Amino acid sequence: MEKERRKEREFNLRRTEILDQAARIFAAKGFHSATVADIANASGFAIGTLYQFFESKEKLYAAVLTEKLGMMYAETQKAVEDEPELLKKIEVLVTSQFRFVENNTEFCSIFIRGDYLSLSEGSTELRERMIKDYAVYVSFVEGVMRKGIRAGVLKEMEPILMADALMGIINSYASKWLIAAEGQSLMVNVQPVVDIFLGGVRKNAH
Amino acid sequence: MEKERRKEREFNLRRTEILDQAARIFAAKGFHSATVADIANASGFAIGTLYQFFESKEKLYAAVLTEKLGMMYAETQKAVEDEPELLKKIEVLVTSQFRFVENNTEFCSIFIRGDYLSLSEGSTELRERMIKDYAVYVSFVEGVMRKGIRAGVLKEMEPILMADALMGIINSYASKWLIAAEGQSLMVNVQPVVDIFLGGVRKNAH
Amino acid sequence: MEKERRKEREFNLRRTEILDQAARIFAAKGFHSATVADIANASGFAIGTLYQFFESKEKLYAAVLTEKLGMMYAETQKAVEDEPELLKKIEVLVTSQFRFVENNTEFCSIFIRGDYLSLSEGSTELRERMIKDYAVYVSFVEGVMRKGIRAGVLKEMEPILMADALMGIINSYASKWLIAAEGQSLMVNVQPVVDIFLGGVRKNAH
Amino acid sequence: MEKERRKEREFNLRRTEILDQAARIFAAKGFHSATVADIANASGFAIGTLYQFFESKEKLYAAVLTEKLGMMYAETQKAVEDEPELLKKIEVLVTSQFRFVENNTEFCSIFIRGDYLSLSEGSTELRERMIKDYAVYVSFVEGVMRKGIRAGVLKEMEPILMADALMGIINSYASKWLIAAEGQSLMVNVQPVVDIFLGGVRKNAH
DNA sequence: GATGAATGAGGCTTCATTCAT
DNA sequence: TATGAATGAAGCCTCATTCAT
Repeated sequence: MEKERRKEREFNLRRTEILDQAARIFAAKGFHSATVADIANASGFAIGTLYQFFESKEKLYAAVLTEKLGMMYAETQKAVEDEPELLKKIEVLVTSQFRFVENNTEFCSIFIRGDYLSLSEGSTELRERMIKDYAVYVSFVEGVMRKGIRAGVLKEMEPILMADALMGIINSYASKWLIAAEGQSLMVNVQPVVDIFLGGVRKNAH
Repeated sequence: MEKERRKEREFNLRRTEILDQAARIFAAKGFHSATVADIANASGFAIGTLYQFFESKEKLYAAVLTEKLGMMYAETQKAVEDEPELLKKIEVLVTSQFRFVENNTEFCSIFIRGDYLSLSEGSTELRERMIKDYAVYVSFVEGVMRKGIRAGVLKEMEPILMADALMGIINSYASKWLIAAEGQSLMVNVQPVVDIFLGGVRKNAH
Repeated sequence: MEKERRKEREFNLRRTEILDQAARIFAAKGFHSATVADIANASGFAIGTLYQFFESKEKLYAAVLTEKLGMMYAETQKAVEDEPELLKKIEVLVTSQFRFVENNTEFCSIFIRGDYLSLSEGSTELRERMIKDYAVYVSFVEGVMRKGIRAGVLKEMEPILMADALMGIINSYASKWLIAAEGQSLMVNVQPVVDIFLGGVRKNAH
Repeated sequence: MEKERRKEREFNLRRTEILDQAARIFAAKGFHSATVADIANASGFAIGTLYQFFESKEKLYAAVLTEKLGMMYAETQKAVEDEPELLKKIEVLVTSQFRFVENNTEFCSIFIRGDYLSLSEGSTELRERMIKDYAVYVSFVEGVMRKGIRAGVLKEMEPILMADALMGIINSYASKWLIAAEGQSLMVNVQPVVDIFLGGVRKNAH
């Protein structure tokens, strides 16, 4: 039915609006200090209405995190897969992740705040979920490394160690950029990241 | 007076006991979910007693963070300065930081939780303080890099970029170790970190 | 809208119910000993509900005092203005104030307790407000006296001194009545007050 | 023994010092906001020491009130009794009470605050005591009036009504003076009080 | 006798969630 | 379906009193 489809579309629009505003508020105040009333207010709905979209404040928070994060993982994964050349894949990965951070400053600030784990004891659910999602993503990166090793362009070394190192460098640069919030684009850091990760910092003796 | 000195020693003992237990509880539950009663209970003091040592729950939290973190910074800095050889300094830095993490698992988990910033609006104080302390530490690392460049053992490159990359790799490995908490010592990762950081992951063509 | 008006009416009903019960509790126990839970209980609302009507215990207390007191001032002022004859005005004033005391025994007991000033340091607000309201009222009484002087029915004397004296006598009788709480109506004291105030207690020599 | 007498003298000195400081603090902050620590601090003794002089905060408060108030009652009574002339007795009474207020501003402010009754429910003791003391004092004043009536210098009227009126006027002037705290001496009000009380405010027709 | 650190009951207030309209 | 007033559990903190030194 036409009507049904419209309904669903509207439902999703509202849901997304709530998610966006929630991300903004959570980023600004942190999970505990942000109140459901704040979010209801910001998104223009009544408190009760929020509860028709999300079971609880915690579930809403979980949705904010996992859905947006999932987008980033998906985007990056797609971009990397679309790049045929192995070494270039790494550059694409860095670029894609930095772009996401630049386009989602507020959302990413949540991770700087990082209170995504100080939830009620019972709710290890989100914690587990995020750790698992991250693990899945890292093993994708690990796969990229493994292919590089097999192809002989990367050193013989545990690929997971490579993946973790790369993620660490990326996170470090992104965090610094989010905290400092200077005018310069995060993108200027793509080349340094790739250079250090691939070539290291030691000067080669001749 | 003799008496006074004993008093002060006891005072510090109690204070430390509270700090330790608080670190444990905060690590386990996060700032907001941990209650003052929890901490009082764990440390064996009455609630009111905590308030003779720390003005508020927030100040206690701040003390937990800044004091222990300061120790880590100091320890690492000392170890690095004691090492004369430039390239070895980097290895010592990694080793020292990993050792601290291994010896302070609970405390370091706080950073995995990372809710050290979602405090009451007014209390940007702790936030600023920690960011500054971290910045000071990073610029120490930056200094090490700069010397390496001048000595011709490290590439010509912004030393701050090197420092951030190294910190990122260290954090990444430490976080994974804290989350996974497998039996293996974090120390087995020292060599990989140094190898990747110094030599990169790309296989050198001959 | 009809609905809105009903809502507002209900809101005011609830608010008044809370104010009344709060007056009762505050009068019985004093500001500090009365607990918010007491008042919630007495008024049949949940604790949280009180906070939808009044920001804080202190504001509730302030509302109890200023709103009822305002009513008394207004009532008395109106009654006095409606009386044309100057000397009679004084009798009307005494009658009106005594009537209010009789009809609001519990509320007035608050002033016998009189802890309306021992609030948190910052809250000089209520203190100032009440002193000012009282001052305004006294200057109204002063105005009555001034007219009496101009009309030649009262002695040549600072009218403010007269007003203060009259208020003092009234308060004294009202307080005694509130403390003793005998069966006799406070109204039997109207004539003595007027007699003493107008004629004094000295026997005239001939 | 000499030693014992000195001890007792010292004890009383300390006790008085505490009472004085307590009066100051209670006057400034009110019973509930004043802490035992405040008083200990102000009087230069340790908290524990206060409890060797007074059983509890409440008893200390009671002592502050009843002892000083008793002094005022006694002083005034003495002064009035020393005055032979009946009508002059009234003037002496007003003068004496005003003098006490002027010399004990801080103490008297307690009554302006007036939270001497919002104590724990059980402690009706102080309340009763003060009401009784006041009643005793008023009946002394009543006695003066009665004598005046018998001697034919005061009108035929319930002497208690006269006494209450006089006390009311005195309190009213004293309160206003305490609140306003202008530079002018309270003594300038003696004559007006006496004039109004004895002669009333109505202009005598000839 | 003097001290003051330790105690812990109890107060005010917040805010996620429900449910009658 | 949308609303938002009502709810009440639970948290942080204060402060009178005790008691070991």
